[in-house]
Amino acid sequence: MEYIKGMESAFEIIAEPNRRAILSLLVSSEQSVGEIERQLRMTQPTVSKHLRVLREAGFVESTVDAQRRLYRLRPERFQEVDAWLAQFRKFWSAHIDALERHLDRMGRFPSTPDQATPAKKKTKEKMTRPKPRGKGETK
Amino acid sequence: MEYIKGMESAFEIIAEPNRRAILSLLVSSEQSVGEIERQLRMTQPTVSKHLRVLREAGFVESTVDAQRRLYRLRPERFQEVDAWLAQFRKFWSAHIDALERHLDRMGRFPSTPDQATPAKKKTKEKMTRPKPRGKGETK
DNA sequence: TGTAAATATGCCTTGACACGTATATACTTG
DNA sequence: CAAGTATATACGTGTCAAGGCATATTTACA
Repeated sequence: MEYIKGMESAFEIIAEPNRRAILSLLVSSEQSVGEIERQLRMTQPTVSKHLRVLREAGFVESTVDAQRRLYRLRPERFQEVDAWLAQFRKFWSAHIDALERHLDRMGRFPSTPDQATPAKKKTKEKMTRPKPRGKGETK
Repeated sequence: MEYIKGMESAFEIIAEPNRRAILSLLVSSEQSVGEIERQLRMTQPTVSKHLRVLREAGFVESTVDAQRRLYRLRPERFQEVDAWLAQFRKFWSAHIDALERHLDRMGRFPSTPDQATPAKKKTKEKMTRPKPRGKGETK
Protein backbone atom coordinates (compact mmCIF):
# COMPACT_ATOMS: atom_id res chain seq x y z
CA MET A 1 0.00 0.00 0.00
CA GLU A 2 1.37 3.32 -1.05
CA TYR A 3 1.11 5.90 1.61
CA ILE A 4 0.73 9.54 0.85
CA LYS A 5 4.01 11.22 1.24
CA GLY A 6 3.91 14.35 3.31
CA MET A 7 2.82 17.90 2.90
CA GLU A 8 -0.46 17.77 4.68
CA SER A 9 -0.69 20.72 7.00
CA ALA A 10 -1.63 23.95 5.33
CA PHE A 11 1.39 25.49 6.97
CA GLU A 12 3.89 23.37 5.14
CA ILE A 13 2.21 24.26 1.91
CA ILE A 14 2.55 27.97 2.37
CA ALA A 15 6.04 27.63 3.74
CA GLU A 16 7.34 27.60 0.19
CA PRO A 17 8.00 31.11 -1.15
CA ASN A 18 7.13 30.32 -4.74
CA ARG A 19 3.90 28.80 -3.62
CA ARG A 20 3.02 31.89 -1.68
CA ALA A 21 3.83 33.96 -4.73
CA ILE A 22 1.49 31.87 -6.83
CA LEU A 23 -1.28 32.23 -4.31
CA SER A 24 -0.81 35.96 -4.19
CA LEU A 25 -0.96 36.09 -7.93
CA LEU A 26 -4.24 34.30 -7.96
CA VAL A 27 -5.85 36.80 -5.66
CA SER A 28 -6.51 39.15 -8.55
CA SER A 29 -7.96 36.55 -10.85
CA GLU A 30 -7.59 33.05 -12.16
CA GLN A 31 -4.53 32.41 -14.25
CA SER A 32 -3.19 29.78 -16.58
CA VAL A 33 0.02 27.95 -15.91
CA GLY A 34 1.76 29.87 -18.63
CA GLU A 35 0.72 33.20 -17.26
CA ILE A 36 1.99 32.30 -13.84
CA GLU A 37 5.17 31.00 -15.34
CA ARG A 38 5.85 34.28 -17.07
CA GLN A 39 4.90 36.60 -14.29
CA LEU A 40 6.91 34.78 -11.67
CA ARG A 41 9.69 33.77 -14.00
CA MET A 42 9.78 30.19 -12.91
CA THR A 43 10.22 27.25 -15.24
CA GLN A 44 7.06 25.58 -16.39
CA PRO A 45 7.63 22.26 -14.61
CA THR A 46 8.26 24.08 -11.39
CA VAL A 47 5.02 25.97 -11.70
CA SER A 48 3.12 22.83 -12.53
CA LYS A 49 4.55 20.99 -9.58
CA HIS A 50 3.73 23.72 -7.16
CA LEU A 51 0.25 23.97 -8.57
CA ARG A 52 -0.15 20.29 -8.09
CA VAL A 53 0.79 20.57 -4.46
CA LEU A 54 -1.52 23.50 -4.00
CA ARG A 55 -4.35 21.73 -5.72
CA GLU A 56 -3.99 18.52 -3.78
CA ALA A 57 -3.81 20.54 -0.63
CA GLY A 58 -7.00 22.32 -1.53
CA PHE A 59 -5.59 25.79 -1.89
CA VAL A 60 -6.48 26.07 -5.53
CA GLU A 61 -8.70 24.40 -8.05
CA SER A 62 -8.42 24.16 -11.78
CA THR A 63 -10.64 23.97 -14.77
CA VAL A 64 -9.74 23.00 -18.26
CA ASP A 65 -9.77 25.53 -21.03
CA ALA A 66 -8.62 23.82 -24.15
CA GLN A 67 -5.00 22.97 -23.52
CA ARG A 68 -4.82 25.42 -20.73
CA ARG A 69 -5.64 24.93 -17.15
CA LEU A 70 -7.02 27.84 -15.29
CA TYR A 71 -6.22 27.94 -11.64
CA ARG A 72 -8.03 29.88 -8.99
CA LEU A 73 -8.09 30.07 -5.25
CA ARG A 74 -10.22 28.14 -2.84
CA PRO A 75 -10.89 29.65 0.53
CA GLU A 76 -11.06 26.80 3.01
CA ARG A 77 -7.43 26.18 3.78
CA PHE A 78 -6.75 29.83 4.28
CA GLN A 79 -9.42 29.94 6.89
CA GLU A 80 -7.73 27.04 8.56
CA VAL A 81 -4.53 28.99 8.89
CA ASP A 82 -6.46 31.98 10.01
CA ALA A 83 -8.13 29.91 12.68
CA TRP A 84 -4.83 28.81 14.10
CA LEU A 85 -3.55 32.32 14.04
CA ALA A 86 -6.62 33.49 15.90
CA GLN A 87 -5.45 32.18 19.22
CA PHE A 88 -2.61 34.65 19.14
CA ARG A 89 -4.62 37.69 18.18
CA LYS A 90 -5.94 38.55 21.57
CA PHE A 91 -2.42 38.18 22.73
CA TRP A 92 -0.80 40.57 20.37
CA SER A 93 -3.34 43.33 20.69
CA ALA A 94 -3.11 42.99 24.43
CA HIS A 95 0.60 43.33 24.18
CA ILE A 96 0.66 46.53 22.28
CA ASP A 97 -0.37 48.77 25.11
CA ALA A 98 1.56 46.69 27.59
CA LEU A 99 4.57 47.42 25.46
CA GLU A 100 3.68 51.05 25.30
CA ARG A 101 3.40 51.33 29.03
CA HIS A 102 6.64 49.48 29.29
CA LEU A 103 8.45 51.79 26.94
CA ASP A 104 6.86 54.73 28.62
CA ARG A 105 8.24 53.64 31.92
CA MET A 106 11.61 53.02 30.39
CA GLY A 107 11.70 56.59 29.25
CA ARG A 108 11.12 57.96 32.72
CA PHE A 109 13.39 56.15 35.02
CA PRO A 110 16.60 54.90 33.51
CA SER A 111 16.94 51.24 34.34
CA THR A 112 14.05 49.36 35.80
CA PRO A 113 15.05 46.18 34.15
CA ASP A 114 13.08 43.52 32.40
CA GLN A 115 9.78 41.76 32.99
CA ALA A 116 7.15 43.27 30.84
CA THR A 117 4.91 40.58 32.21
CA PRO A 118 3.00 40.99 35.49
CA ALA A 119 6.09 39.87 37.34
CA LYS A 120 4.83 36.42 37.95
CA LYS A 121 7.72 35.11 39.91
CA LYS A 122 7.69 31.40 40.25
CA THR A 123 9.36 28.83 42.44
CA LYS A 124 12.00 29.79 44.89
CA GLU A 125 12.74 33.42 44.41
CA LYS A 126 15.84 33.07 46.43
CA MET A 127 18.43 34.94 44.48
CA THR A 128 21.03 35.59 47.07
CA ARG A 129 22.02 38.66 45.23
CA PRO A 130 20.71 40.94 42.52
CA LYS A 131 23.20 39.65 40.06
CA PRO A 132 23.79 42.10 37.21
CA ARG A 133 20.92 40.48 35.38
CA GLY A 134 20.94 38.22 32.43
CA LYS A 135 22.91 38.90 29.34
CA GLY A 136 21.15 40.12 26.27
CA GLU A 137 19.35 36.92 25.62
CA THR A 138 17.75 37.14 22.25
CA LYS A 139 20.47 36.17 19.82
CA MET B 1 31.96 35.48 7.87
CA GLU B 2 29.34 33.19 9.27
CA TYR B 3 26.17 33.31 7.30
CA ILE B 4 22.87 32.70 8.90
CA LYS B 5 21.67 29.30 7.96
CA GLY B 6 18.14 29.27 6.72
CA MET B 7 14.75 29.52 8.25
CA GLU B 8 14.01 33.13 7.69
CA SER B 9 10.41 33.53 6.67
CA ALA B 10 7.92 33.31 9.48
CA PHE B 11 6.11 30.72 7.41
CA GLU B 12 8.91 28.23 7.49
CA ILE B 13 9.09 28.63 11.21
CA ILE B 14 5.50 27.76 11.83
CA ALA B 15 5.56 25.01 9.26
CA GLU B 16 6.96 22.68 11.89
CA PRO B 17 4.21 20.99 13.90
CA ASN B 18 6.17 20.80 17.12
CA ARG B 19 6.95 24.43 16.87
CA ARG B 20 3.32 25.28 16.43
CA ALA B 21 2.56 23.15 19.45
CA ILE B 22 5.06 25.06 21.50
CA LEU B 23 3.65 28.37 20.40
CA SER B 24 0.15 27.26 21.27
CA LEU B 25 1.36 26.19 24.65
CA LEU B 26 2.81 29.57 25.32
CA VAL B 27 -0.44 31.34 24.66
CA SER B 28 -1.67 30.56 28.15
CA SER B 29 1.48 31.66 29.91
CA GLU B 30 5.22 31.56 29.84
CA GLN B 31 6.77 28.16 30.37
CA SER B 32 10.13 26.66 31.13
CA VAL B 33 11.83 24.24 28.80
CA GLY B 34 11.11 21.38 31.14
CA GLU B 35 7.44 22.15 31.31
CA ILE B 36 7.17 22.23 27.57
CA GLU B 37 9.14 19.06 27.34
CA ARG B 38 6.74 17.24 29.61
CA GLN B 39 3.52 18.58 28.20
CA LEU B 40 4.46 17.92 24.62
CA ARG B 41 6.43 14.77 25.34
CA MET B 42 9.38 15.73 23.27
CA THR B 43 12.96 15.13 24.24
CA GLN B 44 14.73 18.00 25.90
CA PRO B 45 17.23 18.67 23.12
CA THR B 46 14.45 18.78 20.61
CA VAL B 47 12.56 21.32 22.65
CA SER B 48 15.65 23.43 23.13
CA LYS B 49 16.42 23.41 19.47
CA HIS B 50 12.96 24.42 18.46
CA LEU B 51 12.98 27.14 21.05
CA ARG B 52 16.20 28.40 19.67
CA VAL B 53 14.73 28.61 16.22
CA LEU B 54 11.66 30.33 17.56
CA ARG B 55 13.73 32.76 19.55
CA GLU B 56 16.07 33.66 16.74
CA ALA B 57 13.08 34.12 14.51
CA GLY B 58 11.52 36.47 17.01
CA PHE B 59 8.50 34.37 17.87
CA VAL B 60 9.48 33.98 21.49
CA GLU B 61 11.77 35.54 24.02
CA SER B 62 13.27 34.14 27.18
CA THR B 63 14.35 35.28 30.58
CA VAL B 64 16.51 33.47 33.03
CA ASP B 65 15.06 32.12 36.24
CA ALA B 66 17.86 30.32 38.05
CA GLN B 67 18.75 27.37 35.89
CA ARG B 68 15.51 27.65 34.06
CA ARG B 69 14.68 29.69 31.10
CA LEU B 70 11.21 31.01 30.82
CA TYR B 71 9.90 31.43 27.34
CA ARG B 72 7.06 33.61 26.28
CA LEU B 73 5.53 34.83 23.05
CA ARG B 74 6.34 37.94 21.11
CA PRO B 75 3.69 39.35 18.84
CA GLU B 76 5.47 40.83 15.85
CA ARG B 77 6.01 37.82 13.67
CA PHE B 78 2.47 36.65 14.08
CA GLN B 79 1.26 39.92 12.76
CA GLU B 80 3.48 39.44 9.80
CA VAL B 81 1.78 36.18 8.96
CA ASP B 82 -1.56 37.77 9.58
CA ALA B 83 -0.71 40.54 7.19
CA TRP B 84 0.03 38.12 4.42
CA LEU B 85 -3.13 36.26 5.10
CA ALA B 86 -5.10 39.46 4.92
CA GLN B 87 -5.00 39.68 1.17
CA PHE B 88 -7.09 36.52 0.98
CA ARG B 89 -9.73 37.52 3.48
CA LYS B 90 -11.87 39.60 1.21
CA PHE B 91 -11.68 36.75 -1.17
CA TRP B 92 -12.95 34.03 1.08
CA SER B 93 -15.93 35.87 2.40
CA ALA B 94 -16.87 36.83 -1.12
CA HIS B 95 -16.63 33.25 -2.18
CA ILE B 96 -19.10 31.75 0.19
CA ASP B 97 -22.15 32.18 -1.96
CA ALA B 98 -20.20 31.42 -5.08
CA LEU B 99 -19.37 28.12 -3.45
CA GLU B 100 -22.99 27.52 -2.71
CA ARG B 101 -23.98 28.04 -6.28
CA HIS B 102 -21.20 25.77 -7.25
CA LEU B 103 -22.29 22.93 -5.04
CA ASP B 104 -25.82 23.40 -6.21
CA ARG B 105 -24.77 22.83 -9.76
CA MET B 106 -22.73 19.82 -8.84
CA GLY B 107 -25.81 18.18 -7.48
CA ARG B 108 -27.50 18.28 -10.82
CA PHE B 109 -25.27 16.54 -13.24
CA PRO B 110 -23.73 13.36 -11.88
CA SER B 111 -20.72 12.59 -14.01
CA THR B 112 -17.06 13.40 -14.29
CA PRO B 113 -15.68 11.59 -11.27
CA ASP B 114 -12.62 13.55 -12.15
CA GLN B 115 -11.62 16.38 -9.91
CA ALA B 116 -13.74 18.20 -7.44
CA THR B 117 -13.47 20.81 -10.11
CA PRO B 118 -16.39 21.05 -12.45
CA ALA B 119 -15.75 21.39 -16.14
CA LYS B 120 -16.65 24.96 -16.49
CA LYS B 121 -16.08 25.92 -20.06
CA LYS B 122 -14.76 29.32 -20.81
CA THR B 123 -13.34 31.19 -23.77
CA LYS B 124 -13.29 29.18 -26.95
CA GLU B 125 -16.26 26.95 -26.49
CA LYS B 126 -15.10 24.60 -29.16
CA MET B 127 -14.75 21.18 -27.59
CA THR B 128 -15.56 18.74 -30.33
CA ARG B 129 -16.73 16.28 -27.75
CA PRO B 130 -17.28 16.06 -24.00
CA LYS B 131 -14.78 13.29 -23.75
CA PRO B 132 -15.23 11.73 -20.32
CA ARG B 133 -11.50 11.37 -20.25
CA GLY B 134 -9.40 12.32 -17.29
CA LYS B 135 -7.77 10.32 -14.59
CA GLY B 136 -8.51 11.02 -10.97
CA GLU B 137 -6.55 14.13 -10.41
CA THR B 138 -6.48 14.50 -6.68
CA LYS B 139 -4.93 11.21 -5.70
C1' DT C 1 33.87 21.89 46.27
C1' DG C 2 31.33 18.11 44.40
C1' DT C 3 26.97 16.62 42.69
C1' DA C 4 22.56 17.16 40.79
C1' DA C 5 19.19 19.76 37.96
C1' DA C 6 18.04 22.43 33.87
C1' DT C 7 19.20 23.73 29.49
C1' DA C 8 22.15 24.34 25.40
C1' DT C 9 25.11 22.47 21.64
C1' DG C 10 27.62 19.46 18.52
C1' DC C 11 27.78 15.62 15.41
C1' DC C 12 25.63 12.33 12.55
C1' DT C 13 22.04 10.12 9.96
C1' DT C 14 17.96 10.18 7.51
C1' DG C 15 14.42 11.72 4.78
C1' DA C 16 11.86 15.35 2.37
C1' DC C 17 11.54 18.43 -1.09
C1' DA C 18 12.68 21.75 -4.71
C1' DC C 19 14.70 22.12 -9.09
C1' DG C 20 16.49 20.96 -13.73
C1' DT C 21 16.30 18.29 -17.87
C1' DA C 22 13.93 15.31 -20.61
C1' DT C 23 9.79 13.27 -21.98
C1' DA C 24 4.84 12.10 -21.97
C1' DT C 25 0.09 13.54 -22.55
C1' DA C 26 -3.73 16.33 -24.20
C1' DC C 27 -5.81 19.38 -27.22
C1' DT C 28 -5.86 22.45 -31.43
C1' DT C 29 -5.43 23.66 -36.08
C1' DG C 30 -3.91 23.19 -40.87
C1' DC D 1 -2.65 12.97 -39.69
C1' DA D 2 1.26 16.12 -38.70
C1' DA D 3 2.99 19.72 -36.19
C1' DG D 4 2.51 22.96 -32.58
C1' DT D 5 1.09 24.59 -28.06
C1' DA D 6 0.13 24.04 -23.14
C1' DT D 7 0.70 21.34 -19.26
C1' DA D 8 1.89 17.28 -16.57
C1' DT D 9 5.12 13.76 -14.99
C1' DA D 10 9.54 10.90 -14.30
C1' DC D 11 14.05 10.65 -12.74
C1' DG D 12 18.39 12.14 -10.80
C1' DT D 13 20.59 15.37 -7.73
C1' DG D 14 21.83 18.64 -4.12
C1' DT D 15 20.41 20.81 0.01
C1' DC D 16 18.83 21.22 4.46
C1' DA D 17 16.03 20.58 8.44
C1' DA D 18 14.73 17.46 12.35
C1' DG D 19 15.72 14.17 15.69
C1' DG D 20 18.76 10.99 18.43
C1' DC D 21 22.59 10.68 21.43
C1' DA D 22 26.34 12.39 23.83
C1' DT D 23 28.32 16.19 26.06
C1' DA D 24 29.13 20.99 27.50
C1' DT D 25 27.47 24.78 30.38
C1' DT D 26 25.28 27.09 34.03
C1' DT D 27 23.34 27.42 38.50
C1' DA D 28 21.68 25.64 43.01
C1' DC D 29 22.71 23.41 47.13
C1' DA D 30 24.60 20.21 50.58
